[in-house]
Amino acid sequence: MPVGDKKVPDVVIRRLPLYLRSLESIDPAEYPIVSSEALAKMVGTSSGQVRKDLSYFGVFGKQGVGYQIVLLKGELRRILKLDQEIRIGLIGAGNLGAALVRYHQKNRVHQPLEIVALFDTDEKKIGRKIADVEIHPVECLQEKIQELKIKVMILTFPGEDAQQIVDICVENGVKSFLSFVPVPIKIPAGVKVQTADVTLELQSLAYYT
Amino acid sequence: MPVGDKKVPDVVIRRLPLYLRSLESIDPAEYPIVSSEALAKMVGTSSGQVRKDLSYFGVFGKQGVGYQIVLLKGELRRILKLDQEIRIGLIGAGNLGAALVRYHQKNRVHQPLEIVALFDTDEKKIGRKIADVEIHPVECLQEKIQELKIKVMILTFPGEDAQQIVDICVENGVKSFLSFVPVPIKIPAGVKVQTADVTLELQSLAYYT
DNA sequence: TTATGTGAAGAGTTTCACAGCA
DNA sequence: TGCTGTGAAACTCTTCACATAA
Repeated sequence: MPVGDKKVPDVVIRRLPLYLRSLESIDPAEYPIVSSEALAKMVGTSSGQVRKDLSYFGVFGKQGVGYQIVLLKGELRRILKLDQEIRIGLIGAGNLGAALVRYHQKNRVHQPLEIVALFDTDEKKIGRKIADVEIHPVECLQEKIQELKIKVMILTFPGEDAQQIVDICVENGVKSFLSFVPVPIKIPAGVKVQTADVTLELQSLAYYT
Repeated sequence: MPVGDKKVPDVVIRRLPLYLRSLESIDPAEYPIVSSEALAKMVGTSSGQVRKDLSYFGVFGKQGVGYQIVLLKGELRRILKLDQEIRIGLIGAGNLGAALVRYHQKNRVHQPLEIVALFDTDEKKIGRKIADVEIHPVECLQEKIQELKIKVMILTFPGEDAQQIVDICVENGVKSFLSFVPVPIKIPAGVKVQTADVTLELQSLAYYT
């Protein structure tokens, strides 16, 4: 929803949830207004960057005053599409997958991001539930994505056939991926992959040792 | 180890493990040489970027020929400090922490990155082992970091006291962090934090829905 | 002839500083 | 006067294209 159609950089999008989280930690009854300076301090950036980031989407503050917290939270949720149910799937109900589901369900609070289906190839796991979410066979991927209107997919399987599985997801309407899979993935324009490969992260952290 | 002291961008460092992984998937007996073009295809980037990235660290290829795979792998491991044991600790042996330990131990193969100690505040967990790694009380953080020469710390605890715990780590020689903790962390110059906050990732992915 | 290494151009992102409104 | 919104400057990173070496 960028104002004036200029493309919003990914880095900016990735900072918005940070702003939102900080705003949510303030009691608006006590402090109804926040300045870009104060918000910047909370997330660890500069006031200029906060203002520039927000300016991609419109004018939300009052000059000489600041931002009304309730209003700004609403705008951020709208921009991030967190004002509607977003249904998430997860492929690979192993250790990592199961932990992520439990973690997310516990920390979800009143977030509209809901994990609605898990998928696995292991027959023994089919039909079981993790944190109340059922495990389906990957053969049902297409059917379940459409039925449940899954738009975001978390990938936590070992990695073979990754491309083939991603292709099925994309064809059926999945728009973004959070991938823990240790292989590069090709996606068409308009689809987003966020890589979170723990092995790669640790290897690059070794450099700073 | 940048040639000529020019600072190497973080983005470059984060691509090096990707190059290394691709090189490791080639049998050097069959294909002893690789071109920047071929390597770029494997990791999904451009040949120019591969050459530019490598040029930060020295001259590893032969003009008109390409890169000797065995040699380049060695150089990348040396640059990333993966030619020596790197000891890793993990604070927060909950669902996510346990899953990461098991995941890492399983995928470790012959990597020199080893998780050597887990820490938790829950008394019931102290002394238990996950994937053969013992859980210690957080009170022993200082002692164990020094004793085991831990240089990288994975943070998978709920988040209160995060800053205090990180400070102890830094004071005792930890140089980099992989943080799954949903609070911003302040660190002095020379220390690196890589954030991997699943909730934030999912929230920003909602935008691309 | 081939494919690297690298300055220089281009694109993208952050910082700066100030006009303008409450 | 105080703090936002925003062009312009500064900086960073990527792409390009070509001299150069095998």
